[in-house]
This record gives sequence, structure tokens and C-alpha cells, in this order.
Amino acid sequence: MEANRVQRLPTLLDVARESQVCPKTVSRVINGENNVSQTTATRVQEAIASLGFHLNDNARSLRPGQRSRMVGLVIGDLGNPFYARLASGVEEVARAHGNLLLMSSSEEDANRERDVVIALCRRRVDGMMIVPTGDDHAYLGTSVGPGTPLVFIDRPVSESKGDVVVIENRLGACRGVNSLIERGHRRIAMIADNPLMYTAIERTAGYRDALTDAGIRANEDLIRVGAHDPDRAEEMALELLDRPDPPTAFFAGNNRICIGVLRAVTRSASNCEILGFDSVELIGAPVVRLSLLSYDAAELGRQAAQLLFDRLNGGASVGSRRVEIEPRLMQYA
Amino acid sequence: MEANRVQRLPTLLDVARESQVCPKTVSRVINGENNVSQTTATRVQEAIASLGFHLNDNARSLRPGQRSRMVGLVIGDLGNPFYARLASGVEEVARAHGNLLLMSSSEEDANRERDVVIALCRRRVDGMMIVPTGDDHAYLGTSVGPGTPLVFIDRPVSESKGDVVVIENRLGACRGVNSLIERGHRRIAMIADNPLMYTAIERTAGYRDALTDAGIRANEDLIRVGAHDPDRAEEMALELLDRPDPPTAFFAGNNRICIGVLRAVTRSASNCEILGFDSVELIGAPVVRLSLLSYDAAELGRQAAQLLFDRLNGGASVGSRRVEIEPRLMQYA
DNA sequence: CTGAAAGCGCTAACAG
DNA sequence: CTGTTAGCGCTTTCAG
Repeated sequence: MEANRVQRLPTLLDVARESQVCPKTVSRVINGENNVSQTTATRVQEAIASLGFHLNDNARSLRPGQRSRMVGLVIGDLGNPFYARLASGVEEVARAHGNLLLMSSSEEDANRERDVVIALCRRRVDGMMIVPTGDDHAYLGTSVGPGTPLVFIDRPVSESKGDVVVIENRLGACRGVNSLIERGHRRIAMIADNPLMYTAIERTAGYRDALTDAGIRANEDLIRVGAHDPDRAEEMALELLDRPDPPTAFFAGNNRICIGVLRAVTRSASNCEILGFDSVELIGAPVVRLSLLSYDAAELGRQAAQLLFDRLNGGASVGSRRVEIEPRLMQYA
Repeated sequence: MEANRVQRLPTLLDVARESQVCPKTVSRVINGENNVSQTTATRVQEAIASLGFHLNDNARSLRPGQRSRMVGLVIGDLGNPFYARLASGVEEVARAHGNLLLMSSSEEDANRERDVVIALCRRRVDGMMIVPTGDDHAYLGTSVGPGTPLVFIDRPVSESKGDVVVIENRLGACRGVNSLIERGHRRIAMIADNPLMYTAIERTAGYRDALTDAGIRANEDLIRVGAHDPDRAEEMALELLDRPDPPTAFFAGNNRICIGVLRAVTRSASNCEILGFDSVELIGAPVVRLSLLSYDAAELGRQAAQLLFDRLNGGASVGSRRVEIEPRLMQYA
């Protein structure tokens, strides 16, 4: 008569039958409501244990007003250490709040991002953290429910309301380049990523700020954009080093670019100084003069998750908040 | 009269009302069943768009026989590059199968692992991949439903049935140590992690195999266990180097240990050769003679997810399967 | 302190 | 091709 019990997981009703009480009483015991007598509570607990019962959280969160206790995270790609550390920070805070993390990668593809966001909506996550890709985020307005808080990480999104956690790119870059200038550099090259990327734009602006502050006119020939990967960055750096009056220092716009520039400077046996912008700490001393605008990607994640849970637990009344994380300038050689 | 529509997300019933059809027809349209006329389908689509409706997957998966299209992953800690790469491989395959990844870290704590596994069960994940911690996994038998496939990664679990993906630790270690022997080494030290860890046990066994095969008697003084972190590994290596007859080569049992040994050998200006066991590829040439038993942690993740989806999609009839990933021996200097 | 009944959003089974 | 009915597992009224 119970032939299919093997496949079907025990339900709250099964527990109720087993312990001779009504379903609601079982529910009360599970949720620690105190209006249950000690004797019945014990009996229910025993039934739960003997049946190996676990509440079905999907069913529970069907009721209006119930949270799913899942938060969503959309990043570029877990294989990239930057995103991995970011996710690690998010996960740490989510865990501390008793939430599970529902995650997927956008692969830096705007369409994939949209699909993933919708999949998360369908799962009714309580909130979402997104490292946005592409420039059109209007879909968020129509796709994401108004009660679902959003936090954007590393890049702000203008079309949609949500909190934002970013690096202090412009000021950081300015300080770093300024320190190069203070050490006597005048011909400072900059190699940046995709010119449409928020971080690239801001860091380039900071570079220009520093030059302007020092009364140096920016030499457009020394600014190269579109370095997607280390190889391209290396080429660009070598090209600049081959010119009649090469730069005496490089500002590398991100970690991949920094690797390419390091290779170029090493290979050409130039004694150029390098300034990088990076989320990781190097191991050991490099062979060339190197300083780094260094920040912790995990901290980006932690702050983002913190903003999210603030909103979930506290008041949703406050307007959009923005956290900026200041990179530290570290001298390596 | 619709004052609370702002907060409540539109439901399938709302769409049905809006488009003047019955709920089931909306369901048909959404799920791409073909027995709907073009005209009604269009009308429904429009209603869906205008209401900004998204299916509630939690409600959907309540029906028996429906999967949740979520798979669970329990790892040690996303901040560790090994686990991050592993997770990246899992996520890649999960995504290809249209599944979301529900993830949490155990922090290598057996109690936390148990809590996380139960949380995933409550979410009714279709299957789970676990990097197991601790030695008692009996709880899996009673906590996880019989229909939920399990895959264990990096370390097998005897108490519970499930597929397994591991590195070919023993044979790999044997080959690596053998290559040291072929290059003339006789006094080869081994520094290993926690002596209860599966990988440490296997790799140490492989080390002994190689010595035995070559007719060398293992010198127990040259075997050190319990190196949890680079610092401890460095200490142990320095201690060995300070002895009257120091080793001529080190076998470092994992990546953290390898870092410590590298530091020790570099600091003591010894010309010891090092063999490491590692999941990452080094950048640039190291200063000491180094070879690596190298493997891709992402591949562990991919294989694990593949085994899981095989079971979810195909037959569950086959017995436990075991995949072993062979490390490649790479010579660096 | 405990129970009964209704319903959350969706889909399977069965009509029409 | 479309609609009706019932029920997935849980919790929230509201009664006892």
C-alpha cells in the first residue's frame, strides 16, 4: 500500500500521520513556534527523524510574504580569479545570513546575462548581485520584480535603480600616475582595455587628471586602448618601446594588461617602470620596477552582499547607495 | 481594485485573464507545446510581455515528476583557486544543460557540510556534487533522498553510494618520483599534508611505490607529514636541509606545500630539485629546478557534472562509476 | 495548545 | 485546439 514511498520523499503530511497530529502542528514544531506541548513536540521530532523528513523549501516559499532565502549572483566567469574572489566574498556574507547562493556566469555576453537574470527571477531569488555586461540594461526594469533589490558590482548601470559597489578607479589611477610623476617620469604610456568599459574609461580619466595636475600635456600617441588580453597588451607595449622616444613608464589598465606589459619590458630589457591595476597580490619580487594599485575583489563581493542584505532586512526606503573601494598603492621595487 | 498588483508578481492566472484563455493554455504556450492555435498563442505572448510575467519555477517543480533544474555544489572555499577552478568546470557543464548552480562552502568543516547538504535537499536540487570533508558521511544515507544522485569530487566516500571523480594520485606521484630517481636522486624527501587526507595518503603511497620499484629503501626521516600551509612546509624543508646529509630532491604533496618548499630551497641557496603536485600552471620560469604533476581542477568539475547529468538524463541503472584524472608531468627547468 | 479549511502558482489528466 | 478539475507541500487564517 505504500509501494511508492521509496521514490516519493516524505512530506509534512506523512509526518503528521506518523505522529498523529495535524499538519499545522508539525509545521509549528519545525518552525520553532512555542505554542506546542513538549510531549507532542517530541513525538513529532521522532517522526521527522524516523522518516528522514526535510521541509520542502520550494513549497514553503510559495506562500506570499515568504522569502526564498536564495540570492542570485551573475558574474563573468568563475575561471577568472577576479570573479572567483568576488564570488567568494559574496558567498561568505550570504552564508552568514543563512542564504544559499544561486549562481551563473554571463561569460561577458549581454544576452546570456539576460537569460541568467530571468532564470534567477523564475527561481524567485530574494535579491540579485550582478557584474553587468554590455550597455543596455533596460530589460532589468521590465524583467525584475519591483520588490527584488539589485546590486551592481564593479560597473554601475544607469538604466536601472540598484545599489552599486565599485573601485575608486579614477582617483586611484590619478594617485598612482602621480607617484610616477613624482619619481620624475614625464613620458608615461597608458595601455587600457576596451574603451567602452567603465573601468577603462575611469582609469584613463584618472591618468589624464594626474598629468593635468602636474601641468603635463597628455601625449595621445602614448595612450593605447583595446588591449583585451596579455598578448595584445604586450604587442602594444613593444611597439611603444620601439619608437624613437619611448616612454619611461607604463600604466597598465588591469591585471591581464599588466602581465603583457611585464613581458614586453622584460623582453626588451628596457628599464621602464610599470604601474598596474590589480586585484591580486604578486608572489615574490618582480625583476622590473613595479607598483600596483591593489584591491581585494572579495571585498567588492562582501560589500555588495552586505548592501543587499541591508535592504532585505532593513528599510527599503533609502535611495540608491554607492560604495567605493579605494585601491592601495603598493611599491614592489 | 488592483492596489496590491505592484508588490505581487503577475501569475499565470493573471496572464490567462488578460488574454481571455484558461490557465492551462497559457501553460501550453509557455512550455512550447504545439497544440495551440497561432492566434491564441500570440495573444498570450502579448499578455505575458505586457504584464512582465515570468513563470514561478518553484511552483512548477512542486508537481511530482518535475525536476528543479538546479544542481548543488559543496566545496571547501571559493577563495581557494583550486576550488574556484573546480566550481568553474561544474558551472560550465551545468549551464550547458540549462541548470542553475546552487552553491555553498563547507569551509572544510564537517558540520557545515552537513548543514549545507541538508539546505540543498530542502531546495530539492536534482543532484549534488560534493568535495567531502571529514570522515563520517553516514548522514548522507538518511538525509539525501534515494532519487538524488551524488558525485564526490577529489576524495571518495565509502559510506555512501555515488559516483567519484579523483586525480590519479598514487600512479601520478609514482611516475613523478620515478623521474627524479632516473635523474640520479636517491635521497628524496617528501612533505605531505594532513596524514588522514585521502590525497596525502595516496600520494605518499605513490612516493613509496617509486622508491620500492627502484630498490631504494624509504628513509622515514625524509618523510614529513602535517604541512597545512606554506609556512609549515617551509619550516619542514629548512629543517631537512639543515641536517648533516640533506635530501637532493623534494616531493611537495600539494600546491601550498610546493610554495613553502620553493621558498626554503631558494632561501637556503640549495640546489635541490623540486617535484610538485599542483592544479595550476606557473607563470614564467622558476629559479630552481622544478617539475610539476599538473592537472586541471576545472576538468575535475566538468567530469563530475558530466557524471551527474548522465545519471539525471540517462539510466540510473549502472553501478557507481569512478573517473580518474591523470596528472601530466611537466618539466620546468 | 491543537485542528480544519483554504490557497500560494503551476501542470497532469481528462473532458469537450 | 481549448477548458475544468484537482492536487503538488506547505502555511495562514480562523475556530475550537
